[in-house]
Amino acid sequence: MAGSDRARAVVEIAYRHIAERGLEGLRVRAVAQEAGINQATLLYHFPTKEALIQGVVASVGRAFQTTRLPAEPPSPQSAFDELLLEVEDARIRFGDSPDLLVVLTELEIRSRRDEVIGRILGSLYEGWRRHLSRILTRGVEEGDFRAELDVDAAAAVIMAQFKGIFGLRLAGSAGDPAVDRLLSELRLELEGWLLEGNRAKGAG
Amino acid sequence: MAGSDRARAVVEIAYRHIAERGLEGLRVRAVAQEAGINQATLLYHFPTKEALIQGVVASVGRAFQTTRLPAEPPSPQSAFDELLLEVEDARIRFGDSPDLLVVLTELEIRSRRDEVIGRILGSLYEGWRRHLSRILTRGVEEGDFRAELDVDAAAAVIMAQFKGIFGLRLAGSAGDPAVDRLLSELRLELEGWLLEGNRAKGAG
Amino acid sequence: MAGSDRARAVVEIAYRHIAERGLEGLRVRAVAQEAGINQATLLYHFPTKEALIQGVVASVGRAFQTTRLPAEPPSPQSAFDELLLEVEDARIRFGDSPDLLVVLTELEIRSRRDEVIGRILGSLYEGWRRHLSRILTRGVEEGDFRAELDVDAAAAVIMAQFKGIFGLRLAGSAGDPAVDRLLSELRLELEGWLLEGNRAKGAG
Amino acid sequence: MAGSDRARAVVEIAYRHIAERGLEGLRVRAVAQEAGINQATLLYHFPTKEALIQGVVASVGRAFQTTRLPAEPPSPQSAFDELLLEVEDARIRFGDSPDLLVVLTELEIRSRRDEVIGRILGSLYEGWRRHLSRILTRGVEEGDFRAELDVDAAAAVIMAQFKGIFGLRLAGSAGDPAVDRLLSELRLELEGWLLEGNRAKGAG
DNA sequence: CATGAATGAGAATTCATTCAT
DNA sequence: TATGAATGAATTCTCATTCAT
Repeated sequence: MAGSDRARAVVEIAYRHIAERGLEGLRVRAVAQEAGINQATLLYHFPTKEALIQGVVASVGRAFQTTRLPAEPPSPQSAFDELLLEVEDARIRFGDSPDLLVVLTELEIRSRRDEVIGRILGSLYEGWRRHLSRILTRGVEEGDFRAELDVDAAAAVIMAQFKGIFGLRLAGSAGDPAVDRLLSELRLELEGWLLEGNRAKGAG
Repeated sequence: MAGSDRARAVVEIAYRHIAERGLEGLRVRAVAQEAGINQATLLYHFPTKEALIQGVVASVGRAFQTTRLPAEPPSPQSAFDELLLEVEDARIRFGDSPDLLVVLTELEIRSRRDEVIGRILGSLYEGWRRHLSRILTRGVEEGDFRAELDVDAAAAVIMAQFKGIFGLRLAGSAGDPAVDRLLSELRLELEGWLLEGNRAKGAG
Repeated sequence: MAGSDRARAVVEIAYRHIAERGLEGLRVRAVAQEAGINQATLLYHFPTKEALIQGVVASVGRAFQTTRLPAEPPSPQSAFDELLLEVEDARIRFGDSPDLLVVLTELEIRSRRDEVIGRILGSLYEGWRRHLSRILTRGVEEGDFRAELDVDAAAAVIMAQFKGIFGLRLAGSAGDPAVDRLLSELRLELEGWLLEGNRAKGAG
Repeated sequence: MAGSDRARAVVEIAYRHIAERGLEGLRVRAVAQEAGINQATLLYHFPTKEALIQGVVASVGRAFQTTRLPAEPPSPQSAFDELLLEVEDARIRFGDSPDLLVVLTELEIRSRRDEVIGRILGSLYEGWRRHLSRILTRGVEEGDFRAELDVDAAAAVIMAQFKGIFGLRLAGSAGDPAVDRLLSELRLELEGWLLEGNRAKGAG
């Protein structure tokens, strides 16, 4: 089997193991076994467990950028519409299963102790935030969005909302509202917050 | 030393270890050593590592409920003002250090495989959500908030926003906006979304 | 079993293993097995293999100092006689089996890469050389030995002779003369070299 | 590259690795890497690690015989002068770096368990001892050396002295006398011991 | 309550060797 | 000749847990 095929397969399995058992439960031996190869063979491709994890990080970075709606038609309508497409992208990324979010979260926590992972994840999120910032900037420039919007902060807040909403289910209880209801509210929230003319009166 | 003092000290150390190294890096021996006791002595107080973790969970539950502003004066003004106090509470809980959030997140991830933890965290968050729901319900009843508000969903979204915003820093890069700017935007967002009269026009 | 007993037994076994199989062939598991304990138990007493080796080094240091003739009667006759007693000591140390010399040699070679071992062995040999220097100095002062003797160099040479002679057997072939014949020659050599009145005429 | 060139280069690298890290630290992979070839390629030339080691042994044997002064002029003066040339040869062999001695010693220790190596080293040293014996015999026959000399034993002692003296530095401490001072003393020792007329009086 | 000692079950990693190409 | 890929068998070390005292 070509080396990169094998490596890719191994990373996919490791990814799933992290999603299911946490980094805490990641075992080189278990991954190798599921890949149908000898443990030593796995360590031939990824010389340490750490290297394997970094392989997962890289793969997650790629997955993050590919799991979105297919490139929209040339004219993406208004900035707000484009933003709503981002909601859909988030649903595609995080909605089907909590796997990606779990893995990302595990890696974030580990990134506190691991510079390499930190750098990769940092640039991942930075890319996302810039993308959102561009949409928001366009909305402001075209007069759709409030002129005083703190674009960078707003972009970060939107990211945080996505991650927060899709992360809620991790410790959810039976009575929790479904994600769809949350996303509906989120849409209303974005309208009230961003759209020009929805000026807040301030709290009384 | 009274048994419960010792146990409390041990739990505090374990909590810190989880915050710093993840559940992945929690070691009974390391906790015992830092507590100045024998490994076997620790396991006398908490018969298994699992029990120690559950001790941390319980302690986190307590911490979660005590880390808030001192009980407000009898009349907490409007529902929106009360909600803004929640923002302050969140800042108190999560703002100083990412520790509580990291530990919570670690435990959430583990709760997928560990029913006991799942139940405790579930009721923790359920309590929080109910608390927010009550505030929102009051706002709707008093006519401050939009009548059509999906109160339960909104409460969950607000929780998600808090967790998301304070969690951002975990994988942040240098250029990220400070939490304070995010919270400012969040306040504007809540106004535009919740307050009656800030009707969204819908997206065009 | 008292901890130090066990540790001592383990070190003795490790010593023998090094003697028989070289450092190259030292296996923690094999030592533990021969000591009748679990491998983990061995590593409880010596937290790393390195620590075990250092235990052996320390033990060798002790063995080196105890394997000698019982303390001589108060007046040890002439310096030359005392030196001949050193020959006997060397025979006691190295003569019965090549074990001590093999282990020492292995450790010397390793000491090139291991400072800790280097320091211990260094002081071991320094002690021996000083002891020999004292004997030689007395011989010179009492007029038995040649006045121009380079005492420190001579002490080192004598050490080297002992180690060299007892080490020869390691790669010996069938026709080699027995150690006793070598020691006889060595005694003659020491006489001709050290004793006053045996002035060398120089080479023609 | 011609096969034997490659093999020779590999052996040289292996030799150096043994000198620097001991047999204990000899790694097929490391040697291959330093030789710029694949691990499997190395094992094509030397089918086992054992074979590689034997290659080193053979190479050491050659090195041992070539590292000496260029062939002396036809008439090498007295036997004692010839012996002093041996001192120079030893300095050439062992003096510059401890490498040869370290490798020899490692191999000697291993020869206890490895007959093949034992035989090669045995004949190596036997050749050396015979060479010294011839010189000593000539000295006795020509009347320069003491008639009662036990020639074979003396030859072995001389070898032992060389190996011992050059080996001292392996575990030396800072205050040790330099090798040159030791060799000076050795020369005096040889004179007093071997030369006719330097009769020892015996110890009192 | 507390501990030193012990341990079984794994953990990652190493390493000489094999083999198809 | 040469190599990338693969591997079995070990190897050191870790860790939660047990137990006699």
